Amino acid sequence: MSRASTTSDPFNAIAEPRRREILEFIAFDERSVSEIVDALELAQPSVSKHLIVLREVGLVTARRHGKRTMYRTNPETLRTIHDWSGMFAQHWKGQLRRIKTHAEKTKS
Amino acid sequence: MSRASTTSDPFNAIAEPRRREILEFIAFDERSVSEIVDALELAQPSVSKHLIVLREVGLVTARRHGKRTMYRTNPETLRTIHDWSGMFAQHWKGQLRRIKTHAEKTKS
DNA sequence: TTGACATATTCTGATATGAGAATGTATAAC
DNA sequence: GTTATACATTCTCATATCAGAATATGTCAA
Repeated sequence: MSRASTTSDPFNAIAEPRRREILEFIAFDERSVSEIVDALELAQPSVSKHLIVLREVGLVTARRHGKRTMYRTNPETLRTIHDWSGMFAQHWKGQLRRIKTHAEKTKS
Repeated sequence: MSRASTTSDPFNAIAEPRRREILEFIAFDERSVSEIVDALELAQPSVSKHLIVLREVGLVTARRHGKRTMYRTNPETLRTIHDWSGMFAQHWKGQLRRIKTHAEKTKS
């Protein structure tokens, strides 16, 4: 079997650099597709496709506003990623202690 | 152009579910390849290949110990991911405030 | 209703990637 | 040295995925 499909997994969705750029660009403000196109210098169909992926995994939400579609980040799903990577935080704090413990073990 | 290569980008490396499982398994203890094979019920060559990817992007470090190679997570690179996803934290806190602001705008 | 603008969808071709099978290499034990 | 163990590497094949081009859909304005 190959990698889980991009459209079902937020971790896979953020693997694409342009999608991370999009998320960064809309992080603090709702933006339209064309604003994103201008900002990232990427073709409109590409941006649309990336946005659809991001929406399908729940990383962004969309809202129609006249002719435009406004996109914004979805905190809930982004938090999933943050929490997962935070699982290793305990490791970071324990770093010094573990090195010390190891040094003691190898001494004996 | 297609997606940035897995071996050069930690975000891409963790897109693969089995690699996340590996990271989770070795999160708190150094583990050998065969321990990982047993735990994940994945073929040894597959595990080796995933570990090499993880090592090349800096998500794990390896150490030879007799016949075995011991792997452990690398806090520094994991922190990169944690920090990036944390960029949206401000968004989370601002959530309520923004909804309120929006409500006020639409009223007028 | 016609036209212009904004966005979405579909098709294609090039590339990346994962699993599985087979094989190679290094280290320890005898 | 020979053998067994632990791990790495290479090859192949099936699939996923990206960008780009062309086209479709939807919405407002005249």
